[in-house]
Amino acid sequence: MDKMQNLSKNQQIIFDLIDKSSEPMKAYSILHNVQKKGIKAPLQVYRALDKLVEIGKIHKIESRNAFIACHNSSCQVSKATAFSICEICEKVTEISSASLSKYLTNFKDKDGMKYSKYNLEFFGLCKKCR
Amino acid sequence: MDKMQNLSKNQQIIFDLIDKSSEPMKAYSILHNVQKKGIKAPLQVYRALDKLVEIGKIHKIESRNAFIACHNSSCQVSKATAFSICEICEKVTEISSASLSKYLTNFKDKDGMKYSKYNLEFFGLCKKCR
DNA sequence: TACATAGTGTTATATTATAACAATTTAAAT
DNA sequence: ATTTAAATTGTTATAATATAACACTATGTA
Ligand SMILES: [Zn+2]
Ligand SMILES: [Zn+2]
Ligand SMILES: [Zn+2]
Ligand SMILES: [Zn+2]
Repeated sequence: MDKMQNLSKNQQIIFDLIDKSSEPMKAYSILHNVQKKGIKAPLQVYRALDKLVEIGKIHKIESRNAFIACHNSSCQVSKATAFSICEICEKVTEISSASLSKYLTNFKDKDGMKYSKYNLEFFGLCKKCR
Repeated sequence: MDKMQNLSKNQQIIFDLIDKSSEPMKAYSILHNVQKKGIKAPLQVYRALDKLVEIGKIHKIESRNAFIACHNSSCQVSKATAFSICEICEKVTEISSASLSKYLTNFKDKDGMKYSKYNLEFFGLCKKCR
């Protein structure tokens, strides 16, 4: 489950598309964009997305049901993710803050429990939209 | 948009159901449970859910497409939410940690931007499942 | 009263995601 | 090289989640 592993044909096609996109992409939008490459069914898209998320090449933006490529070399397997989301233009940026990830990775709840994974989504207005 | 406002008939029915549930409830499960009370269509459920989220009586667990009642008196309008989610039994608990909310509310990204809202989901194993 | 806002009921439809089954490719393991 | 297991693909059908559009009713308030 290493980020550097070779991708399969469908995984590569779908990753390339998401990676080139300047905005989060939704599954059926991805499907429309790769039909000319021979990927015809939703399941082919979802399977590639599942794998790409698993190995940390992309992340799912849960509040938007959309996917972005990871550009944060330190986040290997989508176990500790944080994003900022503009509520007007829907621009999404992955946050890579060492102090934030340290704080959350070490966070213990009141029972002293630590967690193996987290996902954080911040909402506000981006620079352009303010 | 105050948590203390009176709820409409459908909102009250649906809130009561979610509030009594020990686990997050999904929209169509809610629908099945309130059909005997005269709520027959998905849209009736989704409208009530939207309103209840807006006023902070319930929260949506984004990674699960499910809803839980808020039991955190300090969280008025679902603007700063944190949950722990057990990956085995799917138990969800709302985290109310003053230091966590303080840290996240004051978090600024590298451009110095602060955000108006956040949602954080932690994943791990609950006490029972360890 | 008149008006505005919020809520309801209903049908239809859009969007997101998975089940089930068969075949093929890839990468070890012997 | 041959066997075996794991991963990937292709395909059809269907499940699960969510919204559009329209007509009507209730509620509060000026
Ligand atoms: Zn990343
Ligand atoms: Zn923006
Ligand atoms: Zn709450
Ligand atoms: Zn558990």
